[in-house]
Amino acid sequence: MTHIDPSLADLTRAGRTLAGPGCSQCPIRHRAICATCEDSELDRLEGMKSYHTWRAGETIVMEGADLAFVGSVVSGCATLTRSMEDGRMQMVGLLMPSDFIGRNDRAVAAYEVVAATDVTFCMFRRAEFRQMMRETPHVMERMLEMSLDELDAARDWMIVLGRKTAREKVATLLANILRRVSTQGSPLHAQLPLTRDAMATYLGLTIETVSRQMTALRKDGLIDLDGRRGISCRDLSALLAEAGDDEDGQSPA
Amino acid sequence: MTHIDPSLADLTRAGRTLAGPGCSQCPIRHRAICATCEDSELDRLEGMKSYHTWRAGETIVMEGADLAFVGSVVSGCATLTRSMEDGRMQMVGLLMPSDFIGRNDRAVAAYEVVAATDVTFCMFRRAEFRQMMRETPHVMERMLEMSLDELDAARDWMIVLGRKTAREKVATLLANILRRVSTQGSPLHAQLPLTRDAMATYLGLTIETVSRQMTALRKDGLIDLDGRRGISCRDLSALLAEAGDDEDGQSPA
DNA sequence: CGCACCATTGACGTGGTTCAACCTTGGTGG
DNA sequence: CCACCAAGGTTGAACCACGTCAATGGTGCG
Repeated sequence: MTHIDPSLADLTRAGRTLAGPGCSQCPIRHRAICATCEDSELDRLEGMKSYHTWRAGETIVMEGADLAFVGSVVSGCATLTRSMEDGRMQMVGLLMPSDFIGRNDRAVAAYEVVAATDVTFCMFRRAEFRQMMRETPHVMERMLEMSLDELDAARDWMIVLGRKTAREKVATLLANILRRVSTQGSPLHAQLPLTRDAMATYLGLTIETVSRQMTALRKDGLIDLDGRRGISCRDLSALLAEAGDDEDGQSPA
Repeated sequence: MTHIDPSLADLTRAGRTLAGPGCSQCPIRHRAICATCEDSELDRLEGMKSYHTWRAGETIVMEGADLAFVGSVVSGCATLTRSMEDGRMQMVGLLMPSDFIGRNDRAVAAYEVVAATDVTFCMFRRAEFRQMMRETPHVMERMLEMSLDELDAARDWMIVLGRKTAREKVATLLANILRRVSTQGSPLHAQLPLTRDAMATYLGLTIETVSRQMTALRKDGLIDLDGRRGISCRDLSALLAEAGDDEDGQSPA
Protein backbone atom coordinates (compact mmCIF):
# COMPACT_ATOMS: atom_id res chain seq x y z
CA MET A 1 0.00 0.00 0.00
CA THR A 2 1.40 3.34 -1.01
CA HIS A 3 1.59 5.80 1.84
CA ILE A 4 0.10 9.28 1.64
CA ASP A 5 2.67 12.02 1.58
CA PRO A 6 1.63 15.28 3.22
CA SER A 7 2.49 18.26 1.08
CA LEU A 8 5.20 20.03 -0.77
CA ALA A 9 5.97 21.88 2.45
CA ASP A 10 7.60 18.62 3.57
CA LEU A 11 9.51 17.94 0.44
CA THR A 12 12.63 16.64 2.02
CA ARG A 13 10.60 14.14 3.96
CA ALA A 14 8.07 13.25 1.30
CA GLY A 15 10.02 13.22 -1.93
CA ARG A 16 13.33 11.67 -2.65
CA THR A 17 15.81 14.36 -3.61
CA LEU A 18 18.10 13.70 -6.52
CA ALA A 19 21.20 15.40 -7.74
CA GLY A 20 19.80 16.83 -10.96
CA PRO A 21 21.63 17.50 -14.20
CA GLY A 22 22.72 21.02 -14.93
CA CYS A 23 19.95 23.11 -16.50
CA SER A 24 21.70 23.16 -19.86
CA GLN A 25 21.44 19.36 -20.08
CA CYS A 26 17.86 19.31 -18.81
CA PRO A 27 15.45 17.33 -21.04
CA ILE A 28 12.77 20.02 -20.70
CA ARG A 29 15.15 22.95 -21.06
CA HIS A 30 13.45 24.35 -24.16
CA ARG A 31 9.81 23.65 -23.39
CA ALA A 32 9.43 24.51 -19.69
CA ILE A 33 9.10 27.78 -17.82
CA CYS A 34 12.83 28.33 -18.38
CA ALA A 35 12.55 28.06 -22.17
CA THR A 36 13.41 31.70 -22.82
CA CYS A 37 16.10 32.07 -20.15
CA GLU A 38 19.64 33.20 -20.91
CA ASP A 39 22.66 31.53 -19.38
CA SER A 40 22.94 33.98 -16.50
CA GLU A 41 19.30 33.45 -15.60
CA LEU A 42 19.74 29.72 -15.89
CA ASP A 43 22.53 30.01 -13.33
CA ARG A 44 20.18 31.76 -10.97
CA LEU A 45 17.53 29.07 -11.42
CA GLU A 46 20.19 26.44 -10.90
CA GLY A 47 20.84 27.91 -7.47
CA MET A 48 17.17 27.86 -6.52
CA LYS A 49 16.10 24.50 -7.78
CA SER A 50 15.82 21.05 -6.26
CA TYR A 51 14.64 17.75 -7.70
CA HIS A 52 12.10 15.54 -6.01
CA THR A 53 10.65 12.20 -7.01
CA TRP A 54 7.44 10.42 -6.07
CA ARG A 55 6.44 6.81 -6.74
CA ALA A 56 3.35 5.92 -8.77
CA GLY A 57 0.26 6.27 -6.63
CA GLU A 58 1.70 8.64 -4.04
CA THR A 59 -0.18 11.82 -3.24
CA ILE A 60 2.00 14.85 -3.95
CA VAL A 61 -0.35 17.60 -2.74
CA MET A 62 -3.75 17.31 -1.16
CA GLU A 63 -6.64 19.59 -2.11
CA GLY A 64 -6.55 22.68 0.10
CA ALA A 65 -3.09 21.92 1.49
CA ASP A 66 -0.35 24.49 1.80
CA LEU A 67 1.88 24.76 -1.20
CA ALA A 68 5.36 26.12 -0.51
CA PHE A 69 6.82 25.15 -3.86
CA VAL A 70 6.14 25.63 -7.53
CA GLY A 71 7.84 23.69 -10.30
CA SER A 72 7.87 21.61 -13.47
CA VAL A 73 7.51 17.95 -14.26
CA VAL A 74 10.87 16.68 -15.51
CA SER A 75 9.88 13.07 -16.16
CA GLY A 76 6.87 10.89 -15.52
CA CYS A 77 3.27 11.93 -15.18
CA ALA A 78 0.97 13.29 -12.48
CA THR A 79 -2.77 13.93 -12.30
CA LEU A 80 -4.74 16.94 -11.07
CA THR A 81 -8.14 16.05 -9.64
CA ARG A 82 -10.93 17.89 -7.93
CA SER A 83 -13.60 16.12 -5.93
CA MET A 84 -17.10 16.66 -4.59
CA GLU A 85 -18.05 16.03 -0.99
CA ASP A 86 -19.88 12.81 -1.83
CA GLY A 87 -16.73 11.37 -3.39
CA ARG A 88 -17.34 11.95 -7.08
CA MET A 89 -14.06 12.88 -8.71
CA GLN A 90 -13.05 14.61 -11.91
CA MET A 91 -9.53 14.82 -13.23
CA VAL A 92 -8.94 18.37 -14.47
CA GLY A 93 -5.45 18.02 -15.85
CA LEU A 94 -2.66 15.64 -16.69
CA LEU A 95 0.85 16.91 -15.95
CA MET A 96 3.46 15.72 -18.41
CA PRO A 97 7.14 16.66 -18.74
CA SER A 98 7.61 20.47 -18.97
CA ASP A 99 4.17 21.21 -17.47
CA PHE A 100 4.20 23.65 -14.58
CA ILE A 101 2.36 23.43 -11.29
CA GLY A 102 1.53 26.05 -8.69
CA ARG A 103 0.76 29.73 -8.88
CA ASN A 104 2.99 32.16 -7.12
CA ASP A 105 0.19 34.34 -5.76
CA ARG A 106 -1.70 31.61 -3.91
CA ALA A 107 -0.37 29.36 -1.22
CA VAL A 108 -3.26 26.89 -1.26
CA ALA A 109 -3.65 24.06 -3.74
CA ALA A 110 -6.98 24.02 -5.61
CA TYR A 111 -6.54 20.41 -6.67
CA GLU A 112 -5.17 17.14 -5.48
CA VAL A 113 -1.95 16.17 -7.24
CA VAL A 114 -1.12 12.45 -7.49
CA ALA A 115 1.77 10.68 -9.16
CA ALA A 116 0.34 8.57 -12.01
CA THR A 117 3.71 7.01 -12.79
CA ASP A 118 6.97 7.56 -10.94
CA VAL A 119 7.43 11.27 -11.42
CA THR A 120 10.25 13.79 -10.88
CA PHE A 121 9.72 17.52 -10.39
CA CYS A 122 12.17 20.42 -10.63
CA MET A 123 10.97 22.72 -7.88
CA PHE A 124 11.48 26.25 -6.62
CA ARG A 125 10.45 27.90 -3.36
CA ARG A 126 7.42 30.00 -4.11
CA ALA A 127 8.66 33.30 -2.71
CA GLU A 128 12.04 32.97 -4.35
CA PHE A 129 10.58 32.12 -7.74
CA ARG A 130 8.09 34.94 -7.48
CA GLN A 131 10.90 37.38 -6.86
CA MET A 132 12.77 36.16 -9.92
CA MET A 133 9.65 36.45 -12.06
CA ARG A 134 9.20 40.06 -11.01
CA GLU A 135 12.78 40.87 -11.90
CA THR A 136 12.75 38.96 -15.18
CA PRO A 137 9.81 40.05 -17.36
CA HIS A 138 10.31 37.46 -20.04
CA VAL A 139 10.02 34.69 -17.45
CA MET A 140 6.69 36.15 -16.44
CA GLU A 141 5.76 36.40 -20.11
CA ARG A 142 6.64 32.74 -20.55
CA MET A 143 4.54 31.89 -17.49
CA LEU A 144 1.62 33.81 -18.97
CA GLU A 145 2.01 32.08 -22.31
CA MET A 146 2.02 28.65 -20.65
CA SER A 147 -0.98 29.53 -18.49
CA LEU A 148 -2.98 30.62 -21.53
CA ASP A 149 -2.04 27.40 -23.31
CA GLU A 150 -3.32 25.49 -20.28
CA LEU A 151 -6.52 27.51 -20.38
CA ASP A 152 -7.05 26.65 -24.04
CA ALA A 153 -6.39 23.00 -23.28
CA ALA A 154 -8.83 23.04 -20.37
CA ARG A 155 -11.51 24.57 -22.56
CA ASP A 156 -10.87 22.06 -25.32
CA TRP A 157 -11.38 19.32 -22.76
CA MET A 158 -14.80 20.75 -21.96
CA ILE A 159 -15.96 19.66 -25.40
CA VAL A 160 -14.77 16.16 -24.62
CA LEU A 161 -16.63 16.11 -21.30
CA GLY A 162 -19.75 17.89 -22.43
CA ARG A 163 -20.39 16.66 -25.95
CA LYS A 164 -18.49 13.53 -26.89
CA THR A 165 -19.78 9.95 -26.68
CA ALA A 166 -17.96 7.35 -24.60
CA ARG A 167 -16.29 5.92 -27.68
CA GLU A 168 -15.16 9.35 -28.82
CA LYS A 169 -13.88 10.19 -25.35
CA VAL A 170 -11.74 7.08 -25.11
CA ALA A 171 -10.44 7.52 -28.65
CA THR A 172 -9.58 11.15 -27.89
CA LEU A 173 -7.58 10.25 -24.81
CA LEU A 174 -5.72 7.39 -26.46
CA ALA A 175 -4.87 9.51 -29.48
CA ASN A 176 -3.58 12.31 -27.26
CA ILE A 177 -1.41 9.94 -25.27
CA LEU A 178 -0.07 8.30 -28.40
CA ARG A 179 0.88 11.67 -29.84
CA ARG A 180 2.64 12.76 -26.69
CA VAL A 181 4.48 9.72 -25.43
CA SER A 182 4.71 7.18 -28.24
CA THR A 183 7.93 5.95 -29.73
CA GLN A 184 8.23 7.19 -33.30
CA GLY A 185 7.71 4.83 -36.20
CA SER A 186 4.77 2.79 -37.38
CA PRO A 187 2.90 1.31 -35.67
CA LEU A 188 2.91 3.90 -32.88
CA HIS A 189 3.42 2.31 -29.51
CA ALA A 190 3.12 3.59 -25.94
CA GLN A 191 2.76 2.60 -22.31
CA LEU A 192 -0.37 4.21 -20.91
CA PRO A 193 0.54 6.39 -17.91
CA LEU A 194 -2.96 5.93 -16.47
CA THR A 195 -4.94 3.07 -14.98
CA ARG A 196 -8.45 2.43 -16.35
CA ASP A 197 -9.73 4.08 -13.20
CA ALA A 198 -7.71 7.25 -13.81
CA MET A 199 -8.85 7.27 -17.44
CA ALA A 200 -12.47 7.09 -16.29
CA THR A 201 -11.90 9.94 -13.85
CA TYR A 202 -10.41 12.01 -16.66
CA LEU A 203 -13.17 11.28 -19.15
CA GLY A 204 -16.20 11.62 -16.93
CA LEU A 205 -17.05 7.93 -17.37
CA THR A 206 -17.04 4.76 -15.26
CA ILE A 207 -14.24 2.26 -15.36
CA GLU A 208 -16.54 -0.32 -16.94
CA THR A 209 -17.43 1.95 -19.82
CA VAL A 210 -13.76 2.75 -20.45
CA SER A 211 -12.96 -0.94 -20.49
CA ARG A 212 -15.80 -1.76 -22.88
CA GLN A 213 -14.87 1.03 -25.27
CA MET A 214 -11.23 -0.03 -25.32
CA THR A 215 -12.28 -3.57 -26.14
CA ALA A 216 -14.57 -2.25 -28.87
CA LEU A 217 -11.81 -0.12 -30.41
CA ARG A 218 -9.52 -3.16 -30.34
CA LYS A 219 -12.14 -5.42 -31.97
CA ASP A 220 -12.69 -2.77 -34.64
CA GLY A 221 -8.98 -2.90 -35.45
CA LEU A 222 -8.25 0.68 -34.46
CA ILE A 223 -5.81 -0.15 -31.68
CA ASP A 224 -3.93 -3.10 -30.25
CA LEU A 225 -3.58 -3.74 -26.54
CA ASP A 226 -0.61 -5.39 -24.88
CA GLY A 227 -1.22 -6.22 -21.23
CA ARG A 228 -2.67 -3.59 -18.95
CA ARG A 229 -0.66 -0.62 -20.12
CA GLY A 230 0.67 -1.29 -23.59
CA ILE A 231 -1.12 0.16 -26.60
CA SER A 232 -0.28 0.52 -30.26
CA CYS A 233 -1.96 2.07 -33.23
CA ARG A 234 -1.25 1.57 -36.90
CA ASP A 235 -3.42 4.40 -38.19
CA LEU A 236 -3.60 7.44 -35.95
CA SER A 237 -5.82 9.39 -38.32
CA ALA A 238 -8.40 6.60 -38.20
CA LEU A 239 -8.32 6.79 -34.41
CA LEU A 240 -8.68 10.58 -34.56
CA ALA A 241 -11.70 10.15 -36.81
CA GLU A 242 -13.29 7.97 -34.11
CA ALA A 243 -12.49 10.74 -31.66
CA GLY A 244 -14.68 13.13 -33.63
CA ASP A 245 -11.69 15.28 -34.63
CA ASP A 246 -11.22 15.17 -38.37
CA GLU A 247 -8.05 17.18 -38.44
CA ASP A 248 -5.32 16.31 -35.99
CA GLY A 249 -5.34 19.68 -34.28
CA GLN A 250 -7.19 19.25 -31.00
CA SER A 251 -7.08 19.11 -27.21
CA PRO A 252 -3.73 18.27 -25.63
CA ALA A 253 -3.41 18.25 -21.77
CA MET B 1 -32.62 38.26 -38.07
CA THR B 2 -29.35 39.43 -36.58
CA HIS B 3 -26.59 39.81 -39.13
CA ILE B 4 -23.22 38.17 -38.72
CA ASP B 5 -20.43 40.58 -38.02
CA PRO B 6 -17.04 39.61 -39.38
CA SER B 7 -14.31 40.11 -36.82
CA LEU B 8 -12.72 42.54 -34.47
CA ALA B 9 -10.54 43.66 -37.37
CA ASP B 10 -13.60 45.49 -38.63
CA LEU B 11 -14.60 47.08 -35.40
CA THR B 12 -15.66 50.40 -36.78
CA ARG B 13 -17.98 48.66 -39.18
CA ALA B 14 -19.22 45.90 -36.89
CA GLY B 15 -19.57 47.52 -33.50
CA ARG B 16 -21.09 50.80 -32.56
CA THR B 17 -18.44 53.03 -31.04
CA LEU B 18 -19.38 55.01 -27.96
CA ALA B 19 -17.74 57.88 -26.20
CA GLY B 20 -16.73 56.06 -23.03
CA PRO B 21 -16.38 57.49 -19.57
CA GLY B 22 -12.92 58.35 -18.33
CA CYS B 23 -11.11 55.34 -16.86
CA SER B 24 -11.39 56.72 -13.35
CA GLN B 25 -15.20 56.56 -13.57
CA CYS B 26 -15.20 53.17 -15.26
CA PRO B 27 -17.49 50.60 -13.56
CA ILE B 28 -14.88 47.86 -13.89
CA ARG B 29 -11.93 50.06 -12.93
CA HIS B 30 -10.95 47.98 -9.90
CA ARG B 31 -11.67 44.49 -11.18
CA ALA B 32 -10.41 44.47 -14.76
CA ILE B 33 -6.95 44.23 -16.28
CA CYS B 34 -6.35 47.83 -15.23
CA ALA B 35 -7.06 47.15 -11.54
CA THR B 36 -3.50 47.77 -10.42
CA CYS B 37 -2.73 50.70 -12.70
CA GLU B 38 -1.60 54.07 -11.42
CA ASP B 39 -2.99 57.33 -12.77
CA SER B 40 -0.22 57.83 -15.30
CA GLU B 41 -0.75 54.32 -16.67
CA LEU B 42 -4.47 54.91 -16.76
CA ASP B 43 -3.80 57.94 -18.92
CA ARG B 44 -1.87 55.80 -21.32
CA LEU B 45 -4.67 53.24 -21.50
CA GLU B 46 -7.14 56.05 -21.99
CA GLY B 47 -5.27 57.02 -25.14
CA MET B 48 -5.33 53.47 -26.49
CA LYS B 49 -8.85 52.40 -25.76
CA SER B 50 -12.09 52.47 -27.67
CA TYR B 51 -15.57 51.27 -26.77
CA HIS B 52 -17.67 49.03 -28.96
CA THR B 53 -21.13 47.62 -28.52
CA TRP B 54 -22.89 44.62 -30.02
CA ARG B 55 -26.57 43.70 -29.88
CA ALA B 56 -27.78 40.46 -28.34
CA GLY B 57 -27.25 37.58 -30.77
CA GLU B 58 -24.56 39.22 -32.91
CA THR B 59 -21.35 37.32 -33.57
CA ILE B 60 -18.39 39.28 -32.25
CA VAL B 61 -15.58 36.97 -33.38
CA MET B 62 -15.74 33.78 -35.38
CA GLU B 63 -13.69 30.71 -34.51
CA GLY B 64 -10.37 30.89 -36.33
CA ALA B 65 -10.84 34.51 -37.40
CA ASP B 66 -8.16 37.14 -37.09
CA LEU B 67 -8.21 39.02 -33.85
CA ALA B 68 -6.68 42.49 -34.00
CA PHE B 69 -7.99 43.61 -30.62
CA VAL B 70 -7.98 42.52 -27.02
CA GLY B 71 -10.18 43.96 -24.30
CA SER B 72 -12.61 43.75 -21.41
CA VAL B 73 -16.35 43.46 -21.07
CA VAL B 74 -17.65 46.72 -19.59
CA SER B 75 -21.33 45.82 -19.48
CA GLY B 76 -23.52 42.97 -20.70
CA CYS B 77 -22.55 39.40 -21.34
CA ALA B 78 -20.94 37.36 -24.12
CA THR B 79 -20.39 33.65 -24.64
CA LEU B 80 -17.32 31.70 -25.74
CA THR B 81 -18.12 28.53 -27.65
CA ARG B 82 -16.18 25.87 -29.45
CA SER B 83 -17.78 23.54 -31.95
CA MET B 84 -17.18 20.20 -33.62
CA GLU B 85 -17.41 19.69 -37.37
CA ASP B 86 -20.74 17.92 -37.13
CA GLY B 87 -22.25 20.93 -35.38
CA ARG B 88 -22.14 19.87 -31.75
CA MET B 89 -21.33 22.90 -29.63
CA GLN B 90 -19.96 23.47 -26.16
CA MET B 91 -19.82 26.80 -24.43
CA VAL B 92 -16.43 27.10 -22.73
CA GLY B 93 -16.83 30.41 -20.98
CA LEU B 94 -19.21 33.18 -20.12
CA LEU B 95 -17.78 36.69 -20.30
CA MET B 96 -19.17 39.08 -17.69
CA PRO B 97 -18.14 42.65 -16.86
CA SER B 98 -14.39 42.93 -16.14
CA ASP B 99 -13.58 39.65 -17.93
CA PHE B 100 -10.82 39.89 -20.52
CA ILE B 101 -10.71 38.44 -24.01
CA GLY B 102 -7.83 37.80 -26.36
CA ARG B 103 -4.22 36.85 -25.85
CA ASN B 104 -1.51 39.13 -27.06
CA ASP B 105 0.72 36.41 -28.46
CA ARG B 106 -1.84 34.86 -30.83
CA ALA B 107 -3.72 36.60 -33.56
CA VAL B 108 -6.25 33.85 -34.13
CA ALA B 109 -9.36 33.30 -32.04
CA ALA B 110 -9.71 29.80 -30.59
CA TYR B 111 -13.42 30.26 -29.93
CA GLU B 112 -16.47 31.91 -31.32
CA VAL B 113 -17.56 34.94 -29.30
CA VAL B 114 -21.24 35.88 -29.39
CA ALA B 115 -23.13 38.63 -27.59
CA ALA B 116 -25.59 36.99 -25.19
CA THR B 117 -27.12 40.29 -24.21
CA ASP B 118 -26.29 43.73 -25.59
CA VAL B 119 -22.64 43.99 -24.64
CA THR B 120 -20.00 46.73 -24.57
CA PHE B 121 -16.26 46.11 -24.70
CA CYS B 122 -13.36 48.36 -23.84
CA MET B 123 -10.76 47.38 -26.46
CA PHE B 124 -7.09 47.90 -27.24
CA ARG B 125 -5.12 47.17 -30.38
CA ARG B 126 -3.19 43.98 -29.76
CA ALA B 127 0.27 45.22 -30.63
CA GLU B 128 -0.12 48.41 -28.67
CA PHE B 129 -1.41 46.64 -25.59
CA ARG B 130 1.35 44.07 -25.79
CA GLN B 131 3.92 46.82 -25.82
CA MET B 132 2.42 48.38 -22.73
CA MET B 133 2.35 45.02 -20.93
CA ARG B 134 6.04 44.55 -21.62
CA GLU B 135 6.87 47.96 -20.25
CA THR B 136 4.59 47.65 -17.23
CA PRO B 137 5.33 44.46 -15.29
CA HIS B 138 2.46 44.75 -12.87
CA VAL B 139 0.00 44.88 -15.77
CA MET B 140 1.47 41.60 -16.98
CA GLU B 141 1.25 40.30 -13.44
CA ARG B 142 -2.41 41.26 -13.31
CA MET B 143 -2.96 39.56 -16.66
CA LEU B 144 -1.30 36.41 -15.31
CA GLU B 145 -3.40 36.51 -12.17
CA MET B 146 -6.61 36.84 -14.19
CA SER B 147 -5.57 34.06 -16.55
CA LEU B 148 -4.91 31.70 -13.67
CA ASP B 149 -8.29 32.57 -12.17
CA GLU B 150 -9.87 31.73 -15.52
CA LEU B 151 -7.97 28.46 -15.56
CA ASP B 152 -9.26 27.55 -12.12
CA ALA B 153 -12.78 28.45 -13.20
CA ALA B 154 -12.47 26.35 -16.35
CA ARG B 155 -11.28 23.38 -14.33
CA ASP B 156 -14.08 23.80 -11.83
CA TRP B 157 -16.51 23.71 -14.71
CA MET B 158 -15.11 20.33 -15.75
CA ILE B 159 -16.64 18.85 -12.61
CA VAL B 160 -19.99 20.26 -13.65
CA LEU B 161 -19.69 18.79 -17.15
CA GLY B 162 -18.15 15.48 -16.20
CA ARG B 163 -19.80 14.49 -12.96
CA LYS B 164 -22.96 16.39 -12.15
CA THR B 165 -26.53 15.29 -12.94
CA ALA B 166 -28.79 17.45 -15.09
CA ARG B 167 -30.57 18.81 -12.01
CA GLU B 168 -27.25 19.66 -10.36
CA LYS B 169 -25.96 21.30 -13.54
CA VAL B 170 -28.96 23.57 -13.87
CA ALA B 171 -28.94 24.43 -10.16
CA THR B 172 -25.22 25.23 -10.39
CA LEU B 173 -25.68 27.60 -13.30
CA LEU B 174 -28.68 29.37 -11.79
CA ALA B 175 -26.92 29.79 -8.45
CA ASN B 176 -23.82 31.21 -10.17
CA ILE B 177 -25.88 33.69 -12.14
CA LEU B 178 -27.86 34.73 -9.09
CA ARG B 179 -24.65 35.34 -7.19
CA ARG B 180 -23.15 37.43 -9.95
CA VAL B 181 -25.96 39.53 -11.31
CA SER B 182 -28.82 39.52 -8.81
CA THR B 183 -30.13 42.60 -7.11
CA GLN B 184 -29.33 42.44 -3.41
CA GLY B 185 -32.05 41.65 -0.90
CA SER B 186 -34.33 38.71 -0.31
CA PRO B 187 -35.61 37.11 -2.39
CA LEU B 188 -32.71 37.35 -4.83
CA HIS B 189 -33.87 38.29 -8.30
CA ALA B 190 -32.13 38.37 -11.69
CA GLN B 191 -32.69 38.46 -15.42
CA LEU B 192 -31.00 35.46 -17.00
CA PRO B 193 -28.45 36.61 -19.58
CA LEU B 194 -28.81 33.32 -21.47
CA THR B 195 -31.54 31.64 -23.51
CA ARG B 196 -32.44 28.03 -22.67
CA ASP B 197 -30.45 27.06 -25.71
CA ALA B 198 -27.33 28.85 -24.49
CA MET B 199 -27.77 27.30 -21.06
CA ALA B 200 -27.93 23.85 -22.64
CA THR B 201 -24.79 24.58 -24.66
CA TYR B 202 -23.02 25.66 -21.48
CA LEU B 203 -24.13 22.66 -19.41
CA GLY B 204 -23.60 19.88 -21.93
CA LEU B 205 -27.33 19.14 -22.05
CA THR B 206 -30.21 19.52 -24.50
CA ILE B 207 -32.63 22.40 -24.37
CA GLU B 208 -35.44 20.04 -23.38
CA THR B 209 -33.56 18.73 -20.37
CA VAL B 210 -32.76 22.27 -19.21
CA SER B 211 -36.40 23.21 -19.52
CA ARG B 212 -37.58 20.14 -17.61
CA GLN B 213 -35.08 20.66 -14.80
CA MET B 214 -36.04 24.31 -14.42
CA THR B 215 -39.68 23.33 -14.18
CA ALA B 216 -38.76 20.69 -11.59
CA LEU B 217 -36.78 23.18 -9.50
CA ARG B 218 -39.71 25.58 -9.64
CA LYS B 219 -42.22 22.89 -8.61
CA ASP B 220 -39.94 21.94 -5.74
CA GLY B 221 -40.06 25.53 -4.51
CA LEU B 222 -36.36 26.22 -4.99
CA ILE B 223 -36.81 29.01 -7.51
CA ASP B 224 -39.53 31.15 -9.06
CA LEU B 225 -39.68 31.95 -12.74
CA ASP B 226 -41.03 35.15 -14.23
CA GLY B 227 -41.43 35.05 -17.98
CA ARG B 228 -38.59 33.72 -20.10
CA ARG B 229 -35.73 35.48 -18.36
CA GLY B 230 -36.78 36.40 -14.85
CA ILE B 231 -35.75 34.22 -11.93
CA SER B 232 -35.84 34.64 -8.17
CA CYS B 233 -34.69 32.54 -5.27
CA ARG B 234 -35.63 32.85 -1.64
CA ASP B 235 -33.01 30.43 -0.29
CA LEU B 236 -29.73 30.39 -2.18
CA SER B 237 -28.12 27.84 0.13
CA ALA B 238 -30.95 25.39 -0.62
CA LEU B 239 -30.28 25.91 -4.33
CA LEU B 240 -26.56 25.37 -3.78
CA ALA B 241 -27.34 22.14 -1.97
CA GLU B 242 -29.21 20.96 -5.07
CA ALA B 243 -26.14 21.92 -7.06
CA GLY B 244 -24.06 19.42 -5.11
CA ASP B 245 -21.96 22.17 -3.52
CA ASP B 246 -22.48 22.17 0.21
CA GLU B 247 -20.42 25.24 0.87
CA ASP B 248 -20.94 28.26 -1.32
CA GLY B 249 -17.40 28.30 -2.66
CA GLN B 250 -17.46 26.95 -6.17
CA SER B 251 -17.09 27.54 -9.89
CA PRO B 252 -17.60 31.07 -11.15
CA ALA B 253 -17.12 31.79 -14.91
C1' DC C 1 2.16 -20.35 -4.93
C1' DG C 2 -1.25 -17.37 -3.60
C1' DC C 3 -3.22 -13.16 -2.74
C1' DA C 4 -4.31 -8.43 -3.99
C1' DC C 5 -5.35 -5.48 -7.31
C1' DC C 6 -6.77 -4.30 -11.66
C1' DA C 7 -9.44 -5.25 -15.65
C1' DT C 8 -13.09 -7.48 -18.32
C1' DT C 9 -17.64 -9.09 -19.24
C1' DG C 10 -22.65 -9.68 -18.60
C1' DA C 11 -27.45 -8.51 -17.26
C1' DC C 12 -30.27 -5.01 -16.11
C1' DG C 13 -32.02 -0.30 -14.85
C1' DT C 14 -32.35 4.61 -15.73
C1' DG C 15 -31.28 9.47 -16.75
C1' DG C 16 -31.03 12.10 -20.55
C1' DT C 17 -31.71 12.36 -25.60
C1' DT C 18 -34.68 12.28 -29.52
C1' DC C 19 -38.63 13.28 -32.06
C1' DA C 20 -42.83 15.52 -32.21
C1' DA C 21 -46.65 18.33 -30.79
C1' DC C 22 -48.14 22.26 -28.52
C1' DC C 23 -47.93 26.55 -25.88
C1' DT C 24 -46.14 31.54 -24.64
C1' DT C 25 -44.39 35.71 -25.42
C1' DG C 26 -43.32 39.80 -27.46
C1' DG C 27 -42.89 42.35 -31.62
C1' DT C 28 -45.11 44.11 -36.06
C1' DG C 29 -48.27 45.73 -39.15
C1' DG C 30 -53.04 46.27 -40.52
C1' DC D 1 -55.63 48.13 -30.43
C1' DC D 2 -55.85 43.85 -31.71
C1' DA D 3 -54.53 39.90 -34.91
C1' DC D 4 -51.00 37.53 -36.37
C1' DC D 5 -46.62 35.41 -36.59
C1' DA D 6 -42.06 33.85 -35.58
C1' DA D 7 -38.92 32.53 -32.15
C1' DG D 8 -38.32 30.59 -27.94
C1' DG D 9 -39.96 27.51 -24.54
C1' DT D 10 -42.60 23.52 -22.57
C1' DT D 11 -44.39 18.93 -22.36
C1' DG D 12 -45.00 14.00 -23.64
C1' DA D 13 -43.65 9.29 -25.19
C1' DA D 14 -40.26 6.10 -26.70
C1' DC D 15 -35.57 4.87 -27.06
C1' DC D 16 -30.79 4.04 -25.99
C1' DA D 17 -26.16 5.01 -24.13
C1' DC D 18 -24.14 4.70 -20.12
C1' DG D 19 -24.29 3.56 -15.20
C1' DT D 20 -24.90 0.02 -11.69
C1' DC D 21 -24.37 -4.29 -9.63
C1' DA D 22 -22.28 -8.61 -9.72
C1' DA D 23 -19.37 -12.31 -11.18
C1' DT D 24 -15.21 -13.77 -13.50
C1' DG D 25 -10.60 -13.31 -15.44
C1' DG D 26 -5.84 -11.84 -15.65
C1' DT D 27 -1.29 -10.27 -13.78
C1' DG D 28 2.42 -9.19 -11.07
C1' DC D 29 4.41 -8.95 -6.52
C1' DG D 30 5.78 -10.96 -1.93
